[in-house]
Amino acid sequence: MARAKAEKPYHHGELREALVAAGRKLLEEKGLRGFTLRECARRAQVSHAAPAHHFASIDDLLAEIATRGYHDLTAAMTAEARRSGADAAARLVGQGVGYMAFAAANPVLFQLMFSREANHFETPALAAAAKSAYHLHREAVEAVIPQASGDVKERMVDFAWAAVHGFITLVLEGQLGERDSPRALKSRGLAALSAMVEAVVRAGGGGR
Amino acid sequence: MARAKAEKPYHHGELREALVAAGRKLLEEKGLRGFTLRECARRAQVSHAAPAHHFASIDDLLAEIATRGYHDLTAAMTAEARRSGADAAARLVGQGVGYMAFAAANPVLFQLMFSREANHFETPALAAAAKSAYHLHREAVEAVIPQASGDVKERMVDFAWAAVHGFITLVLEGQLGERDSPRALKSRGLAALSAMVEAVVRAGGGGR
DNA sequence: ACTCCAATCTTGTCGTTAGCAAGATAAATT
DNA sequence: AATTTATCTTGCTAACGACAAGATTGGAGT
Repeated sequence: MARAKAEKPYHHGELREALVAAGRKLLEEKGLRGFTLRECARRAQVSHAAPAHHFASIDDLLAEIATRGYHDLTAAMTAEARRSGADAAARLVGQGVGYMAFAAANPVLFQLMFSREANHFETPALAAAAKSAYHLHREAVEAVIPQASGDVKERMVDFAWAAVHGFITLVLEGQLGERDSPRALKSRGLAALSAMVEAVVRAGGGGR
Repeated sequence: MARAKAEKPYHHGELREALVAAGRKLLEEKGLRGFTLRECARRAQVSHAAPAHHFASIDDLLAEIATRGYHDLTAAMTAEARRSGADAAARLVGQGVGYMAFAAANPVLFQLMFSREANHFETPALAAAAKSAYHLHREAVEAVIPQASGDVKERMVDFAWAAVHGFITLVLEGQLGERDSPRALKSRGLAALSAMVEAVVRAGGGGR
């Protein structure tokens, strides 16, 4: 489809980007166990050893893909929160929707991002990207309960994240609502989000 | 250590069991990506092709290991719930503790059990074992809110599971409380459990 | 403009893996 | 006791990740 170069020159020119793009697609197609460096190279139209000049190992490529995944996740959360207006609780729900939507759209990537095995290599860039998403979440929770103590805030950040992450994880792994329609599943997800926000508000002393 | 046979006879005798045991150990040592059928065979003191007579493929062995994992998980949840007395809410917390403790003690196995990729083979035995653990959880939640509508019950089963599963998953993947002491981490986990139970009680109409 | 260097990509190799085939051994059944 | 059957072996193929050594090309410095 996208044939940028006419003849396929000796130097690819943007191999690093091409490998990341091919790798991300391959990841979703074949899963983490089916992911191979050589297949990425084939899809980028280069020899099997070419990737070595851009990624030290297969884990290195996976780390890069995961890092970009965190950037996209942060963007998805931000965008959805923005659409949710000014109310802190509504924004927290929105961010959760963005989180779940990203996971649903990129299930294997999401699995990779949150798999210690796949990202134990601990690239600084990866850690920074993950931290960025975490802070986004943290601030959204704290905005809902600004008057709560630091301790309560911390526990509610944990709790809110756990509820959102746990729900979408269980869905993606086929443990929850596998026979539901997408519509019904979304409804279940929103219910979980609502219960989460309500619990946060209550614990934060925001009961009416 | 455990040298049952003196001479290593041609026929192992209990190779299937030995492979499962070796595989489970290997899994925790090397992770899902480092898991190989041949290493299992080596540890069981047999040739690389011997496992084929007991497991059709590497996925087949993983499925068996995962199935047993679900049995152990169910046992851990049951045992902890039993220790928690008769109160439904306390039992739900206890079951959650059992769930988290099992996951913490068998992190890679837990990851395998809840990884679609690793268990998409859908063995009937695997599905049954997973369903059994699910029902245990479902009943514990419903016992806390016996007077709630079916719809609310369903949503709270989702929510409670998501909160527990999400919390321990994030911890195991190094996303949450990585620099905490085990003691502090356990405290955070208990706080999440408490918040979860309280939310369930409230949603179920059990507010005072 | 020319040269040289460094980056990029190639082919070729090694050790390892999963899965299959064909043969060896021992246990179970008849 | 003989035969069948299950179990385990060695030996292969295709594919993988990683490494080495050589080919090609873009760019920096003169």
